[in-house]
Amino acid sequence: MDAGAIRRSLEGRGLRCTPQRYAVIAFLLKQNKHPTAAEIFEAVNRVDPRCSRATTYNNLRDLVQAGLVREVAVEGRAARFDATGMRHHHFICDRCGNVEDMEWYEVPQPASNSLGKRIVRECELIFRGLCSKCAPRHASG
Amino acid sequence: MDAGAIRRSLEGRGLRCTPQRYAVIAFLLKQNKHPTAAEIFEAVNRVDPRCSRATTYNNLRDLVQAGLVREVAVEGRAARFDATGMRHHHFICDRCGNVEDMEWYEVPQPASNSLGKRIVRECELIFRGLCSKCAPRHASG
DNA sequence: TGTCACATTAGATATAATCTAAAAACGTAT
DNA sequence: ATACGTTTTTAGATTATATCTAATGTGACA
Repeated sequence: MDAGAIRRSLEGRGLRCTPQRYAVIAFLLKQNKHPTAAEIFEAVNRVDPRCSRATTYNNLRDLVQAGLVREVAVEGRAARFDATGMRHHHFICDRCGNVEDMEWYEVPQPASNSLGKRIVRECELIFRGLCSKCAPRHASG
Repeated sequence: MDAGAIRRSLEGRGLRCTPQRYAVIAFLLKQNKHPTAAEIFEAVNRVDPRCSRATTYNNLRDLVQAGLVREVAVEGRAARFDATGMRHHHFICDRCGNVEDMEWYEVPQPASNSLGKRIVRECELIFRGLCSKCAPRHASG
């Protein structure tokens, strides 16, 4: 995704392409792991000190609302953010909390629409275990 | 699940059946929705003021570690806890953050074990949308 | 260039959860 | 029953994460 495409996808959703906002999403698009807000702030702010903590959080919120970024909550840890365009599932490491992508595949919907009055968006599949960094540290695998 | 069964399942995992610990898991077992730690603390503490905040959190941590309770992280909100014995999936309301159970059904594993060095436990399916309380408030459904 | 809505900022604040060190409760051996 | 070591609990401080506030800046466009 080049600069023009990023600009267009922001403006197509009513978001101005400010330097700060651009920096946040461009940084996210470069990642293959999914950083926390604090990590994003640190990285973006190091390159361009104009981007404050509040702006980082504001922009992440806006980008999530606009559907350009996915937020992944992790128990007892900071949320992770993910700007990957392609559909995918997620893997969360029990030990370090890192979130990684898993290849996407179709998941059957619930049989009876026991959902009743609810409006359901899409379902996510979350795998759990130990990532390649953490697995070796465990004695018995 | 009666008191004896609770006691046995605690002690079977090396956890003493203290009044506080018992109160936490017994309260959770009664719920059909999944309360936050703060809600659990409030409810348990109201009945028995001996149970402090730290104890509630400690016990929730221990119960999760022992596999008797599931923790569900929700973006931007407090985690929810779930002591249901039966397998199930989860539904999270985008608006109020409430977590509800969805009927369980088998989900296919990823085709290629692209997991590589990772050790995978089990996968969870999370549905999103608006719960029956929140859905009506939305104009266009 | 003036205007106005959108964005950004630093720092304060809120919320969620954990830590600390001391005291209490429990199980066991005596 | 009593003493002892371990587990558990406690109140309050502390950390971690995220949001809020009110002032300031920015850019598109008339």
